[in-house]
Amino acid sequence: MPELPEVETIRRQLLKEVVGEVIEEVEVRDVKCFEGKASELRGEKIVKVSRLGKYLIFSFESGKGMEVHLKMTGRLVVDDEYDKMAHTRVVIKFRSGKKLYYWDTRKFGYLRVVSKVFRLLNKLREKLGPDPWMAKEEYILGVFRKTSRAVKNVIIDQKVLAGIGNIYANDALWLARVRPMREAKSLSKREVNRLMDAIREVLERGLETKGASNDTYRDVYGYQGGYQDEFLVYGRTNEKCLECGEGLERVVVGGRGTWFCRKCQR
DNA sequence: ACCTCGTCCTGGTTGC
DNA sequence: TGCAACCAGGACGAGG
Repeated sequence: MPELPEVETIRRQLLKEVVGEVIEEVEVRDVKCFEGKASELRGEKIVKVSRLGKYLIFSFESGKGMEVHLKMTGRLVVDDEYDKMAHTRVVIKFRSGKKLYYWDTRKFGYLRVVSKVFRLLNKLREKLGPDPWMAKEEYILGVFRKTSRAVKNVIIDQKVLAGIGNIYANDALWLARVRPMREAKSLSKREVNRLMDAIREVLERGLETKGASNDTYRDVYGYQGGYQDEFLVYGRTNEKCLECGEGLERVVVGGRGTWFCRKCQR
């Protein structure tokens, strides 16, 4: 489940690996994972790789672009082992001989060619909220004050804040000592600020450890991240709360697994 | 406005 | 042990 730290880790590695490369050919092995005409990318030079929330955006010299969303199990990898692996869905071959592989067991993710990258960026900026570091206090307080949705559903809503998924939402709520199912409007200003600080802290920790590989996440070199070894509550049903030692509970909020400590999170 | 549920898809885990 | 049912969830759309 690549979230902000995982996608940003991939982006930073892609800057080193593919910026400046010129595409020779794109081999689409599974049409479900590729939208648009692969042949349009022939001769295109990558000049930038950016990220908005969990989306990656490749910019080409011509002004064209490519949107990538990894969804649950997508990987972008430069390791040539992936050429012969099952579930490699798209192969981007560069003139230098280097190859970038899109691998995805479940095929939820995709690559999509667009003719104008600025239009794609504008569209995404319109539908996504700010990165948690960019969000102004007044903006977040305003959102929280107005809604009775469960606080966890608010922070994973990409229109409110971009980049947070289930893992970091659970851990941030524990760090802020806020129960995931609390109505957002019931949070005090102090609690909202504590939550925002906690969100930034767990995301930064995720970046430092190059992401969470509890499931299928891998970076551009095919390596696992390290955040799964320091989950605060995510996936830790009945394990001890790191603060008080009580057993953590699992419930479902918004259709997703949700872990919390009844004693520490109020 | 917001909630739940279904959809996409596969592989690992659980349960009988 | 064998196999089927279940579960994971990002984004989106339908229906309530």
